[in-house]
Amino acid sequence: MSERDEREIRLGEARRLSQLLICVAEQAKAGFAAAVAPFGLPVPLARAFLTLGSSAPMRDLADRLACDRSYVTSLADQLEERGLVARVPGDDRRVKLLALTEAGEELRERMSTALAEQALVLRRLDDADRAALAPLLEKLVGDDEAGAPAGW
Amino acid sequence: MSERDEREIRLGEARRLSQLLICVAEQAKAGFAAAVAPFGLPVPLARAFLTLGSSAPMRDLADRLACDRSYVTSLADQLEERGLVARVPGDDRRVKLLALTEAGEELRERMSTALAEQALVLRRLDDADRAALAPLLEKLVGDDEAGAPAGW
DNA sequence: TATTGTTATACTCTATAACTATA
DNA sequence: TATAGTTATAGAGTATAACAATA
Repeated sequence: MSERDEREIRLGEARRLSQLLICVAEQAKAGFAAAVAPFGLPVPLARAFLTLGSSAPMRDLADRLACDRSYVTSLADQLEERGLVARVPGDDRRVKLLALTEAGEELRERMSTALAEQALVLRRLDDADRAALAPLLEKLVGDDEAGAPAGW
Repeated sequence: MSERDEREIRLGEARRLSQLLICVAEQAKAGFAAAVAPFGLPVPLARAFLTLGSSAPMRDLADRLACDRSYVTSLADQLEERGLVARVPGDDRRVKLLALTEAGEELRERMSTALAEQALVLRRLDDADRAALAPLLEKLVGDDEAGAPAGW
């Protein structure tokens, strides 16, 4: 088999694996949406809510979500309307922290559990599979940057 | 260790794995966007373009993309403007097929290769890793439905 | 009557630019 | 001068509803 053929085959397999990965990702996304829907939060709001630890400067949230500060303002407005977070003044008086309210903490606990329970990795894989998967995913994410351990 | 603790640990691990998976998915998405950008197609257009085999009824494309028929009309308009696909009448006279033009075929070939070459699974994993990953991803996608092997 | 594609319209998500208040 | 958050506005991506042609 020629070098060229080998390269072709390798590329073809990469394609197939990539597609599988995307497929899994889409199912995971759908799973997230489904798990979160009963709690009445639209997906982006839920993501922000869960990414926010129990308290963080708005700026930090923008970094973790990789979005603009102005969008965080809008997310914060919506979360505040729902009584899930409160803006509390920071040490530096330019800064505002977003802090979970009591209701927020409680909801986070419930959502977090619901999410884990329906996780694809739990429903489709056994212990051995999960043990094998973890290091592969770690290699895939690399040690680039972010890794944004998200709070949930 | 109590049953309850074991359950907690298991859920915690599921959470961690799920987050890793999402992380990988986001990087894969970013990789797709980056690989596709030089060809001048916005991401959703590229996705549609690649999902379309070399020819398919618009309705089928809507199914594969899991989107509304009206959106396919808009995607088809844009791809047609760029000379990448043509609407050809189907057998059933209600149906229109989207078929790649010659330019479309040529572009698809190049994009498809570019995509495979930059794939995360190729850049970060060795042969053994990829061999281990494939069956795990297959389990994860399950045999539900779609699986939509996407044409690229 | 049910289905295909189209049109017009509207909604969601998110960014950009300009602004205010601190630092 | 630079940074945090806000406001107003705009754009991309996508859906809904009503419609014409065909089955």
